[in-house]
Parts: sequence; structure tokens; C-alpha cells
Amino acid sequence: MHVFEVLADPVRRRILELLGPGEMASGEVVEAIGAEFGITQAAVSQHLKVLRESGFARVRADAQRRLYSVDAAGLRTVDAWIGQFRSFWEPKLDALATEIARGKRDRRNAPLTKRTGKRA
Amino acid sequence: MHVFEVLADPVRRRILELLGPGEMASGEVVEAIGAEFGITQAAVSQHLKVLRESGFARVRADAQRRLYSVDAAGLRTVDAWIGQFRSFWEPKLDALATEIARGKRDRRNAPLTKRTGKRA
DNA sequence: CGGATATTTAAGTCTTGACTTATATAAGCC
DNA sequence: GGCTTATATAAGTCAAGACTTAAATATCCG
Repeated sequence: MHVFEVLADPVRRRILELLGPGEMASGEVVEAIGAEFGITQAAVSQHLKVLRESGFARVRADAQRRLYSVDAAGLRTVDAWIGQFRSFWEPKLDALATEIARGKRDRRNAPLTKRTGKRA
Repeated sequence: MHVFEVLADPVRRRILELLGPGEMASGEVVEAIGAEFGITQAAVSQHLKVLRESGFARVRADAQRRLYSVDAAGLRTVDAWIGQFRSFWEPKLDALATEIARGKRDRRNAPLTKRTGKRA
């Protein structure tokens, strides 16, 4: 399932928000989500499965319990896609700040022409 | 339609990528998307409507043509949601760089304790 | 072992939304 | 005005996926 399809569901987004502060047992998630959305334990479990398989959540076993936590991989993928448009709403960053913020990752394929135009 | 549902569709994501470099007439989008996805003019038009109504695209009229361009609003909303998790994959930025990158917007509610821990 | 607890999986239903074709709207041109 | 071009809308079909209930799996505890 594509990363954006994963986040298209409000229940899954909410689960990630719940996991943000730290890991939570499946049962705790079921309780919180159940209260907010009124869906069953099975439904929540299915959502957790999607989050797992798409790289948004990790699990580890603790006896019968399954402790879930945020996996950055999925979120990163989303951020990368959004990032290609970042100049649309963050044009105020000066070049240096952008360099720092982006970890210089753009440097390799920097378009030599069409820079700020200040000099060329 | 929720922002993430909008981006859940591959055709809509591709349209936004096409609009990235600059505005395009509906017909041009139809041509490009039609070639890539094999869908009709009507289908593309419906996608453009979704993008418009959800704040991802703007239109302006030029005679019979409709010129579409990226609207940052929708993308910004997505970025804001993702942003709450940014610390998961960008913990390496030092405080100063983060300040610059984020435009100091966090400064208001900065958690006094739990900073880098370097000193406290 | 047998029951309670915690969680996943299987199977089926039902809604949403991504398409299609056909038609409507509107501007340009001769 | 009537034809062409450019785009949007209407109405209907079909598949995906978000649920449900029921059952399977696995660990703990007496």
C-alpha cells in the first residue's frame, strides 16, 4: 500500500499520533481508538498491520503483548515527496539556511544556471 | 476531501508534479496524464477539480483554456502534519540549524527542560 | 493442563471514489 | 450564426478497502 494511501485513513493517522510520544501496546491503542472512533479490536489490529507493513510502525513482543512504536521510514518517504514542493511555501529561507536544513543533499545535482540570478 | 486522501491518488500526485515547474493548461495535463495513465479527459478534469477544491491547485482562465498551477495551501497542511514527527528522522540537526530551518516558529512554546541535555 | 488475557487472521458485507460515456457550457473563428 | 476547440458536469458501473463477527494463535497463571 502506498504511503499516502496509508495516511489517507484518519484512524491510522491518529494511531501514529498516539505512538508519537512513545511505544504503546496494541491493547492500549485499541482502547484509545475504540473510544474515539467506535471501531472493534479487530479493525484496529488491521490498521496496525497496515502501518507495520508500510514502514510507519514497528512492533516488538512483550509476552502476549505487542508494543508498537513509530517507524520513521514511512514518514520520511512522505516528507521526501512533499519536499520537492517546499520552495512553494518556504522561499524565505536564504541559501545557507536551506543548505543546513536540507543537509546539503541537493548539492550533487545543483542546477548551475537558474540560481538566484543575483549574478548571472 | 482530506488532504491525505487527495494525495493518495497517483494521478493527482503526478498532476502536482507536472504543475510544479509552472502553470499548465488543462488540456496539456490531459495529454500528459492520458499518455501515462491511459485515462480520459473527463477523468483528468475530475482530478483537477479535486485538487482545486482541496487547496492543492489554482486555476485562472485564458480564453477557453484553464491554466492550472500549484497552490501551496494543501501541501503546507500535509507538511504541518508530517512536521510533528520530524524529530524522528532529523535529530541530527543542531539547535541553531533547526532554528534557522524552522524559521524560529517553535520558539514560543519551547520546552524549557528536556532540551539537548548538554547542560541541564 | 485448562482457563484467562492479548492479539492476529479469515471471511463476508457495504460504502466510497475512480473510472467510463454522453452531454453541457463557453470562448474563438469564419 | 454555426462550427471548432477547450473544459466541465452528469449519470452510471465497478473495484478496493474499511468495517463486522467468528475463529485461530500464543503467552501467562493457578
